Amino acid sequence: MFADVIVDINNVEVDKIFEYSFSDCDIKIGSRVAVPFGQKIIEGVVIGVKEVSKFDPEKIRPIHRLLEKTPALTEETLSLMEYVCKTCYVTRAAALRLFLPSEMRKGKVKEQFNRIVSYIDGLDVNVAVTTLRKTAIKQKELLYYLAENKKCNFTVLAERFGASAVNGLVEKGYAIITTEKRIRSPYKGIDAQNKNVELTEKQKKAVNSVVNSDKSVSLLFGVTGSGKTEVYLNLINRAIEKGKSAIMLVPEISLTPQMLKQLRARFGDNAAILHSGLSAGERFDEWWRLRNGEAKIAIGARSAIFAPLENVGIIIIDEEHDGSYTSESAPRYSTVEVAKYRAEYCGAKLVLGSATPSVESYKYALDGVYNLIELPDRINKKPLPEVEIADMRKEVRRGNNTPFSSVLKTELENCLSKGNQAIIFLNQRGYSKTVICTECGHVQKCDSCDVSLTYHKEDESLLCHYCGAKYKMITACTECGSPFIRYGGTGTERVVDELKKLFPSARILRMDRDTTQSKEGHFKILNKFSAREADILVGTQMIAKGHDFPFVTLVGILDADMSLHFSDYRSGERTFQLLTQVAGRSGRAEQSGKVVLQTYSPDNPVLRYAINYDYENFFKQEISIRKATAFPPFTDVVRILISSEDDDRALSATKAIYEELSYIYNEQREKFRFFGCMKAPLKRLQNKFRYQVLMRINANDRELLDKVFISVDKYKNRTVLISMEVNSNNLT
DNA sequence: AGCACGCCGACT
DNA sequence: GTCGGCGTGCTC
Repeated sequence: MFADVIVDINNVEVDKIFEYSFSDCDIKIGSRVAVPFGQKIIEGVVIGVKEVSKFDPEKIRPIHRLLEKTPALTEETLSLMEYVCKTCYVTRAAALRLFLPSEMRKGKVKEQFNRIVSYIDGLDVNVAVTTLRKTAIKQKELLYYLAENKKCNFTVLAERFGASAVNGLVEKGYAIITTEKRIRSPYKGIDAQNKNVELTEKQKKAVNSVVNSDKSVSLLFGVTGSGKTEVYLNLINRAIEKGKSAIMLVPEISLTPQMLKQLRARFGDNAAILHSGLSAGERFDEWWRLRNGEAKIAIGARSAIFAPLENVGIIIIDEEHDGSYTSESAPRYSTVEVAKYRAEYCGAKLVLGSATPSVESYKYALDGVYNLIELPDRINKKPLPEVEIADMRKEVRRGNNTPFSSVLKTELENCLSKGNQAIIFLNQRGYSKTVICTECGHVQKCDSCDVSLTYHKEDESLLCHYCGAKYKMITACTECGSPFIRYGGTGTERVVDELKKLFPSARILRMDRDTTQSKEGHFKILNKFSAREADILVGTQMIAKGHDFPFVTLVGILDADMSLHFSDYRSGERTFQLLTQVAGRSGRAEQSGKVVLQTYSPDNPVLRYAINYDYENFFKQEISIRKATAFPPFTDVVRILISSEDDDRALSATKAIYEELSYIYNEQREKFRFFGCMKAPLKRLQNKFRYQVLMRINANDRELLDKVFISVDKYKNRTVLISMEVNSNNLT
């Protein structure tokens, strides 16, 4: 028999099918195998099995061995893999990695076993003891203990009596060690309790609408607190009762223990949780529980869309618009698009939930492609907090050069004096965004990127936020030697410093990537804040989602327009979503909340819609702009990125690609709305020079996209990297 | 990706 | 005359 194998090497030059021979009847489609490849043995996945080979029989080598008896991939996941390859323009190996827990590759984590020490049946303790040396007190104690308890975990005994005592008894044959499989189940302490909450009329209608709709995708458009979660849980329940499985996706940060608790409470061991907060072993075991059918519900962040489930009945994507659903590195798949494909493949329903749907999704819903369900009311009928705009231009004119407007200062005083809590949001970590010499104006830059370095006061370092490089903070300008240095742009660390000056007695917590590095760092900070161990929480994006803080009555948004001025067609949309979400943190319980939004462009329409929570009118404006300027969803933005450590090579490859694509452009000009070639916005990143060819073409023209990809693909080589992305979220 | 093979400049 | 750089081809 012969197998078609994809080898686990992420390189275009080996992105093809290799044939191997085998006789082991356990090797099936989807099996992971080790195969000889060149001089090495590497891992691969069987994607096809056949009787006759197409390849030169002289050269075919046998499969080295089968890695697991149960095929890791299924027909369904293999089909999904092909879909990801075709739509993201990545190698099969890169796509395959999405489907396997990373600890499974190169056998990092195996099933774990507990060592159990058991007493020998029928052994007479009193006789056995006499054969021990008088000094072996520990062994004696252990023997009596074992005689009574019969068996016990090795590590427990080793802790109590010492490992040498245990080993000593085993050597003498008075105890034996056996192994049994251990399941590392996270959140063990949480018990399942079947609390079936009675749904409101509106929630019931929403559930029925999803189930009975002739459309496979439903958009559940409901404000925060409108009870979307109950709808999700009910839908999952229905799928399970029908013997189907379910996938529930939540944004990265929303995987709080509270959320997990709720799901565990409802579904118990039937739910498996896949997320980065688990240990490698836990994740591995949770994955296998899904693969073996022991758990039928997969819960996790974006990658859980690739869960090894069969017969999926429902897929739910909560906070559908959230940025964490697109990955920062290749393959930059769109979670919603993959979910659509998967739902179609197995005839499942897909539910997208959001209070601020993405422009694309809402358009599809209005056009009737998606089934639109609205949940307009908050369950507790609380009004959304009032938003006040602070015009920072006026503040600067008045000579206020602190990060806080006078309104925000007053509101903060007010809030703190009443014993309430406040949240300050700003999307810049570190102390200052740039470090500038006051003498010569030199700005400190990263050695391997065209990026200014951010000063981090906490460890007196300069960090490149793009490549992660870390430098020591300078004491004098590296160009002219002047010791006079100015800090440009405010980050979270600096905001904390300024707050301490203004409110010396206030307890302040900071939450950003730097303070959440440690395991469960998010939860520690959020728990501390909700336990009222701090008065002010200063943070980046990540404070926008997740928790409800009943005692927060004030939210300050320091740089509301920062994200507006990115030259990106999605910046308006992202700003609207972010502001709505941050503002929603205020006034969630008894007391009504307030939001102060600081901006240099107070008349910006996006901000105006955001402060009134007016999604519909924001959408109307945004969609007409997209239409007029020919941006998605009316077109597809195609970006070909050419990068190389050698600037000349990158440039000549760019020219060649541009020329080749020009033929396509000239032939089918009616399909193009834009065609151009330029330096990438970040000319140099991680020591690579970067150029791009940008196109905007009619939406959903897969044929043209593939044609472009094929013409570009042949310019790839060892020194020049080329990637192609459609509607990427990140155009740096 | 990782390795072998082969061609050309630089140097003991 | 040899050492070693890198461009090229190949892996079932």
